[in-house]
Amino acid sequence: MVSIKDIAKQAGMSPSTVSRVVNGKKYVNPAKRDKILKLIEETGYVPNNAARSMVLRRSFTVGIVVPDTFNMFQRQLFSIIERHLYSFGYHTLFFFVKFDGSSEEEFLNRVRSEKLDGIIMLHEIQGNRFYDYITRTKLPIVTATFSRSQISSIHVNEEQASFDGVSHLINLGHRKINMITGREFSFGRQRTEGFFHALESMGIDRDETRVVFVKHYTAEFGMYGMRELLLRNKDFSAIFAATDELAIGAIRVLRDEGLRVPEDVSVVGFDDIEISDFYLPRLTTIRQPLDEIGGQAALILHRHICGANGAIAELLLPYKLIIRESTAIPISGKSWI
Amino acid sequence: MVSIKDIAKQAGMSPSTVSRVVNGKKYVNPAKRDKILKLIEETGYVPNNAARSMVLRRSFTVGIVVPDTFNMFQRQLFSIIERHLYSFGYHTLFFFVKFDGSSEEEFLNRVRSEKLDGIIMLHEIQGNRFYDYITRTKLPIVTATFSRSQISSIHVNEEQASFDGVSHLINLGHRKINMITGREFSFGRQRTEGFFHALESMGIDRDETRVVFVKHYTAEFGMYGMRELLLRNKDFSAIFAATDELAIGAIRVLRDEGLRVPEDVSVVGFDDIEISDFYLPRLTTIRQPLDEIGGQAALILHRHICGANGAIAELLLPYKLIIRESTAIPISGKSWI
DNA sequence: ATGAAAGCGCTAACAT
DNA sequence: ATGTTAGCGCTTTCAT
Repeated sequence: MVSIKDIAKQAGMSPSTVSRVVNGKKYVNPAKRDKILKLIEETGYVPNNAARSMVLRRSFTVGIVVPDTFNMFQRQLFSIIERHLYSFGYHTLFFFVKFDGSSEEEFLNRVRSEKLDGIIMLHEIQGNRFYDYITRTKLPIVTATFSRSQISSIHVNEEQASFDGVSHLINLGHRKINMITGREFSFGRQRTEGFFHALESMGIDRDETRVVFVKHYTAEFGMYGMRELLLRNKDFSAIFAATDELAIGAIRVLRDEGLRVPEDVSVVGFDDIEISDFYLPRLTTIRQPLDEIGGQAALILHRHICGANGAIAELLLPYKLIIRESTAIPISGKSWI
Repeated sequence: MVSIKDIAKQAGMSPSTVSRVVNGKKYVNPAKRDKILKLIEETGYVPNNAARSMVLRRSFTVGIVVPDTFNMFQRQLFSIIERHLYSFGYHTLFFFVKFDGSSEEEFLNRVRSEKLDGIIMLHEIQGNRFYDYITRTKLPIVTATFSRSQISSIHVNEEQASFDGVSHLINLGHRKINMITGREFSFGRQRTEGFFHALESMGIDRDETRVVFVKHYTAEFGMYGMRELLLRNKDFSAIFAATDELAIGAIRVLRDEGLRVPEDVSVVGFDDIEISDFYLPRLTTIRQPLDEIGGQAALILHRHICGANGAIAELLLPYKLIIRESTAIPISGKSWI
């Protein structure tokens, strides 16, 4: 393995000079610079990151914390973040965590041993130990898709977005709307609130029996949720799902029961994951600005790491209601139940 | 940041002893060991990875090479591999690469500067420079979902699997079968061959006009492929798609054209990605053993890294035809064209 | 069983 | 503008 000393020796100069060239520092004689550059080219010299990390006391690595049950939206998001981070010169270490308490400790240890430059959280964690650690060490951090006080965050107004999604159903003429959602993350709770508020704005009382809470935001659990809703035997003409995956599972069950979407039941999802535009029917949903979220998360974290503009930022990004095929005017008079 | 010296000082011992304890080496007085362990616990000491990497000349990091256009199957796969690698004590660095030549150089540089312990390839790369480098440095490597001589690999028999998928259609009574596939990776070419062979085994001549090649294996390109097939104006009763995503895009177009699946056209996919069981109709497909592939890739790489059982292995894993709703007996006499 | 000492590859302060 | 030097935190001979 060729090291900086080898280059220095071959060039007849000191390692410092080579270091300066490698790091693009000033104060280097152009002729010498060229010679060194040529040597680097020839030998295929690449600086050893571990050594740099040690002396610089930073790792050029950012951790991304993802729930180990990540859904498709998160999966798309973290790939995007990875790329943006890379464009800023960072490596990305993924922390797939489940927070059943015991793994929090393990997670903390991993974070500490890595000497991370910063962290992007896509996953809300419960305990305070982690956040205490962050505060104590002043480790740069940003949260994406949710917010937390004292920490920079990038997200959409979940409740408002949800409100708009439900309003779309209401404007179509739907009044009996059920929801499939979850309690686990704050986005789930916020989307649920938006749902109720939209209904309330139409003078429709809050009816908890129209909402089913499931454990995960996946298609599988969307099926469970839909079955439960069907079991409750309440008349309804529309479903609002807290995520597209939930919506897909719900539609799956609806179809299995012989109900057509949107003819018999309208369905609105949330996130606008890749598949939503290809599903049958194409899913009406609320789009989160994926690229923007990823790009801003990386950018803001980078700023924090550089110390420039270190102010805590809360970035509220615009969402967009995407109307496709899964919603329609309810067939009045038709009661399928 | 508490270092090994701090622990040593507080314990009244030398760093060497602490190091021995941390690394579980023998020849340490149990009493001293306990004392050190307690101190580590109290101070929250965690070894600095960069320092270890430097002296050990390894990084405890494995690179996973993924095409930057990764599809859902690959996305599922690399998450799984990440977890398995972690269970062996490795970090994972993702290399999202596109191989338009120039990025090969950059990729190589990244690999070199990382001092990776090993590499798992989910992406076939063309040039030889990379493989030359691997051979020269004896960097442990395994490929997953494809094979290459002189390198351990884990994959299924793509051609045979494809043969079975098409045979399923043939057994149902289909004779006019079109295919949507791609040329970019060998799995695409192998699946195409399996398609032709199944047909040939029934005495059906190889008809290239029944096959459309698209650029990427995504739903979007499945739509393009299907439209092209429709344009060719050939009678057909079934579609074999080289990936589930392609199949989903194809079904999307079929439905948009008023064709029902499976009543008018049967469709078979490949991979069995998450969504396939929730699609409308549920997709008949060939399942790749995702967990097994991921687990074995990590395990075999780990063995190579440890130097134990360093023999090159080619692991052929079983696939499984999953018959769901997208395939049916063709409606004889009915010609929709 | 334990400690002293050297050194991994690099950067930065300091000296020139 | 360039070289010398110290040191980042750790592991590992080599002594004892």
